[in-house]
Amino acid sequence: MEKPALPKGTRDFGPAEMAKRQFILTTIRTIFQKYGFQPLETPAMENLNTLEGKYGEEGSKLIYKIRSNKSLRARLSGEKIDALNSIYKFWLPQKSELGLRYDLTIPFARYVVMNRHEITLPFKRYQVQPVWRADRPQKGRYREFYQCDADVVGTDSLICEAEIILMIKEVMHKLNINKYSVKINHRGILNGIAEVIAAVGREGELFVAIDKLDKIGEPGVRKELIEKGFTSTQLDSLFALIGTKGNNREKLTALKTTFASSTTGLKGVHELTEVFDLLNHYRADDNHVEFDIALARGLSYYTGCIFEVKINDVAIGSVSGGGRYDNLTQAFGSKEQLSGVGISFGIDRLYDAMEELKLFPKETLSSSKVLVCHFDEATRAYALGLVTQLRAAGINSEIYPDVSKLKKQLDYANKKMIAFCLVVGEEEMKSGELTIKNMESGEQEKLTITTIIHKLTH
RNA sequence: GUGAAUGUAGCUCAGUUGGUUAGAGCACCAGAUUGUGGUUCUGGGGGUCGCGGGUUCGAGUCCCGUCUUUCACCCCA
Repeated sequence: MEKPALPKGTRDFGPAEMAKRQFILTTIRTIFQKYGFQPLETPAMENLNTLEGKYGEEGSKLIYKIRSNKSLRARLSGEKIDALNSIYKFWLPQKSELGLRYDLTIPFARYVVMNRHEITLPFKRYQVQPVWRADRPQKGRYREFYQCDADVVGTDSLICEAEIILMIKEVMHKLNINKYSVKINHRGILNGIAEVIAAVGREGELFVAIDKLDKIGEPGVRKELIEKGFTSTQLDSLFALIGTKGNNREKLTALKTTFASSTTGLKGVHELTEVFDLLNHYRADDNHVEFDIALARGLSYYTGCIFEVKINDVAIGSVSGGGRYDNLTQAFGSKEQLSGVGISFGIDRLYDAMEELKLFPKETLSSSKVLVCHFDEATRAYALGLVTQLRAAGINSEIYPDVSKLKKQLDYANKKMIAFCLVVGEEEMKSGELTIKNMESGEQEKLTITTIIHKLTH
């Protein structure tokens, strides 16, 4: 007998994990809906050409490809395939036509292009589904994980950016995460930097390196860029720029003069300034929001604001990221230029961080509110009617299915963190005065089912 | 994809320079208590030492391979 195992980088989620995961998911969903986003789901698999060429060179390697067995079988009999496979394993045309979803943004763009006629712009959708990456797993990095995306397409308004920040703040607040920062930057600012330090055309290398600033520090970034052939004059002006001091507003003001000759740099400054202005109009503050000149983010399709959310005191990557992309739908042949902006939460990382910081509320774990206990077949039969009444009143309840000792039933309630036990014996059955026991305090009293229901629902 | 560590009961870990029948705590099950749990006491079940090969009279311990998990790089949620 073979021992069962999970594929590398995948996990099962038992009831305890699911309770916590759903706490995160419903929190995020509720907030997305509150801001006017509507749900969308797309298939786990896409045609490979939908996925290919969208995630850069590194990303392409990480797409899970699904081999089509049909095309081979159509041509050869099973026997021949086996024979050929054993000899020419690598030569057979292993036609790969499908791939697993790598993120939720590209499938969304595909959906928008395919359904353009029935979509009213601006279109706001959210999507909560697993994605797959053929990456090597490590802490906070899995091969199958969930993303929660909210995107708006069809408007350039920076109100969207501001609302993204508001949603992030609200999600973090509802999840009891207090120590975190929403980093924000703008591709225009990054491009402006490239212009100012005379590195136009080499933005890729430059951005990848400076994105690592908080990880490897200035010396590390310098070293990497020197190796790539940047001059120390360029690097000096680069770090003078990145090292701009002050709060968000002060940094923006300082950059305005730096970018006097860079239109793209100025555009970045103006847009970020407007985002901060909008936050004020929403009567929100910019606590936790940090304009980070060195924030770059990998995905090459971003063109405007970019976001990233990090939780303090946990050694886990970012729990959320996003930004504005101006021409995503053009990759699918759309002539119309649609601008989009979105945010993605990685709930697996949120989970890991919250677990580490012990932020899950206790109630998350309990399932039923009431366990109905009994002593024999007669009381059990009578108790069934009580369960129905409890459930009809909207109280999550269950009955212990076997006739067994009360001790065992109370034990069960303890393990499932059920708050109340309704004990139904012969006496209770006759009088209709039922024993309700509070499992935390140990107190118990005798009440009728109607008063019990009243107490539990008010 | 590159480099490096790890693996002993459900969990956390002991296991002496290779030497009899591999241990502990927690968890689990049963009883003390045939209508009262989360405390206590008593007893019990559970391990092909990740898997496969090798060295040896003898391997949990040494060697090789493989898988898993983890860490760094790469990249990212």
